[in-house]
Amino acid sequence: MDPHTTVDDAPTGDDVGGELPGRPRRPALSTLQRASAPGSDKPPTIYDVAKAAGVSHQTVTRYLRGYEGIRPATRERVVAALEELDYRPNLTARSLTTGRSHRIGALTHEIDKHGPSNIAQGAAAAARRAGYVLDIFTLDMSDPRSIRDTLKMLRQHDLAGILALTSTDEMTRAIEAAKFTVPVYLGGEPDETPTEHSELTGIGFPALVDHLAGLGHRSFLHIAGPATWPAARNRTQAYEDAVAARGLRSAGVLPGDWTARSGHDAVAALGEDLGATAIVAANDQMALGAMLALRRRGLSVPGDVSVTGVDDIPDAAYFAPPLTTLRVDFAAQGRNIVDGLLAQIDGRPPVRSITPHSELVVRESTGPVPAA
Amino acid sequence: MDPHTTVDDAPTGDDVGGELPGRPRRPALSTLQRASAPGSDKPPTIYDVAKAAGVSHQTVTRYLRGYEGIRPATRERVVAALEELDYRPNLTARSLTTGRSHRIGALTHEIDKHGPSNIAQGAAAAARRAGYVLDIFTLDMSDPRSIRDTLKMLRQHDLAGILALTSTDEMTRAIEAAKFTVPVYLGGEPDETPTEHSELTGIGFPALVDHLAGLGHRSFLHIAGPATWPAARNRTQAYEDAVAARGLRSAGVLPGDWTARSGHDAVAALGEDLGATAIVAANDQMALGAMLALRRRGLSVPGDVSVTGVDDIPDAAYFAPPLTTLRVDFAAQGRNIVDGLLAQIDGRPPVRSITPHSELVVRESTGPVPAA
DNA sequence: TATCGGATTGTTGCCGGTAACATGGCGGTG
DNA sequence: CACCGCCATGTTACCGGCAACAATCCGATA
Repeated sequence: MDPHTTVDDAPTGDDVGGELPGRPRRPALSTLQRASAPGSDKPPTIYDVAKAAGVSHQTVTRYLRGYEGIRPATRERVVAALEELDYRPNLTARSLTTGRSHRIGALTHEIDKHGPSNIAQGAAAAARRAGYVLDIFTLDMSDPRSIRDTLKMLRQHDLAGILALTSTDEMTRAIEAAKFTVPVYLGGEPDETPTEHSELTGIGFPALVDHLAGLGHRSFLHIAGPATWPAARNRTQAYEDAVAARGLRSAGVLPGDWTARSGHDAVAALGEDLGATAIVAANDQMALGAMLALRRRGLSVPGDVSVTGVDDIPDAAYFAPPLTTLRVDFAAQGRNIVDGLLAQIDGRPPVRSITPHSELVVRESTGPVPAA
Repeated sequence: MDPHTTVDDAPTGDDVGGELPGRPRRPALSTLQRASAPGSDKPPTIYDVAKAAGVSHQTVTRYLRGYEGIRPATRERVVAALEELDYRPNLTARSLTTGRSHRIGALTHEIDKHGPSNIAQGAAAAARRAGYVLDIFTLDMSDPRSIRDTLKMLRQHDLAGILALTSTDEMTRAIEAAKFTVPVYLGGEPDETPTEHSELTGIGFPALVDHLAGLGHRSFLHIAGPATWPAARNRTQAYEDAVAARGLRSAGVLPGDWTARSGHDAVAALGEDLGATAIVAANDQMALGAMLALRRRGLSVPGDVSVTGVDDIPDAAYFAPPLTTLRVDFAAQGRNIVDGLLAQIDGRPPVRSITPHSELVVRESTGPVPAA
């Protein structure tokens, strides 16, 4: 917002007025008297609990931290006081003093899309189970300055770690440039080396191509996702590997951007002869668009051309025709990302057990190759 | 997790081991010497900045808070020091002392659905613009205990406010029961009184019904969303009002749950005679399912039956046939929710300017009533 | 029964920032 | 030229929790 200084939080900040308002300080009381009046709206602190229990605040802390060496009688009084006051630790204060936080910054863009939002869902659930909270930061990938600003802002939020729910090359670069001091974990699908393909995202493509080959298809078209997404590259690579490994023919890779529109336009732009009897789209939306484009060309699915997707979004089973696709468990991916980050935070060995169950779901959009 | 005590953070907590690890304390130095060594990995504090500028830390704070009465020469030194050290305020410490935080707790469930995730997207963007961060808390609506636990947990996170991205009756009840001390804002679509319909979600239904009536349709079926969602009730109500106001006939309201499956099953379960020539679904997914069910009955869309949705999800333009629907701007809804909450936080008058541009988008799923 | 040592518990100080209060310096006035 | 008052800045205290260190307490041993 303020191009000529890096300290953009200064006088241009949100809470900066001439008035320096602030909340009224609580009247100065000695530490001993300041216990909350019962009806006080302020949540109780360990000092309140300590006073109620007739012990020192440190004893309360010890109990809370799980320290064993507390005499049963004392412990009981503490427990009773905690319960009576319904004490909940103030995590802000705790973070300040321990230097550890329980927040994970989740970078995302296009969270409105099926994959990212389900990854977020899974990640949020996994984080919560581990006692963490996900702070969502949406990046505007179209504006490099805004990305830098957002990433800079992350630094003041004392996060336990940062993860990218979905990674694109731009995001990867921006994150590397930001040089975070906390652990960073790049999620989504990482780039894979060829040998790993068969175990990872590629797991489904062999099955998918086998399915099509079993129906007599010999020549295929692929509609790819945007090349800046590792996930898209992986899928394209897996497609090409699977086709080549079976001695079949790929008639081409059409560029797409995950949207139904791009799938439609890619097919609409093809010449008279498709050169293939089956279209393997890198996600369900593009498959949907492709099917519409085929129909508009007067071709029937699967009568003339078979079409497949990837993801198995809930709607895919109700497309016209219902879509044959590879089911991807995004929630599991989200969990995996969080697990990976937490391992890094705790200094445990990286888990890296990403096995996105990519399962073939056969529906009506694939059928026998036409008699020609 | 621990049913017999409300203080479930105690010895069962995540970071509680016998060891009481904690990070190593920084060696005890006097306040004056503890300035960060240049290569220190700890971010600079106002004390570091103050030392670098040769002023007291309070002067630095004053500058940061926008205080005017600083002599230009002093101010310059502070600015220079801030820039040199690339200082960023520690928001945790700031929150602790001010008692104000800049985090908003966003409650959600089913964030994987189009509406909720786009609302989240808009809300996150709006929050960030206002200097806030969205903490996402996903509720497992199927487990009342887990809901209570989650809501309790919110209390220790010192949030500036809490908002429900989408509201269902269960969520509303749970939130009311939690008795938060911070502002709470229920988003999604609130229940509306009949008079407001025409200005709110209802805005599109008159246009939609006009469109269908103009094509000759006189009798309609509605596929509703789950009755526990205010948004679903609003849409059903708006549908019924619009139909009744035109002297047309509603042949029935079928229950759905937002999914394509429910739309499909609702139509599949109908008797031989639909009793209507147009189906108005409460969202696009259910419309999609309905279209498939119609086709399986041997009915063509729009030849025999016209179908409409609500939302205009990106895929809707590529359904077979492309869907006539009401476009809803969920991102704007998200922004509105955040604005409403921020107004409440700041004690400003409630804005309540929810005008979800619900715009009719005519595509190919609606057509003239069949000649009979 | 006095002493010793580990087990318990209390006291003090710090995290990084902000607010209240205190102080030094300057100019203006009588 | 002394005094007053305001301006600019410094000093101290505190938010709520945690940890180092200090001070008790208790039982067991000599």
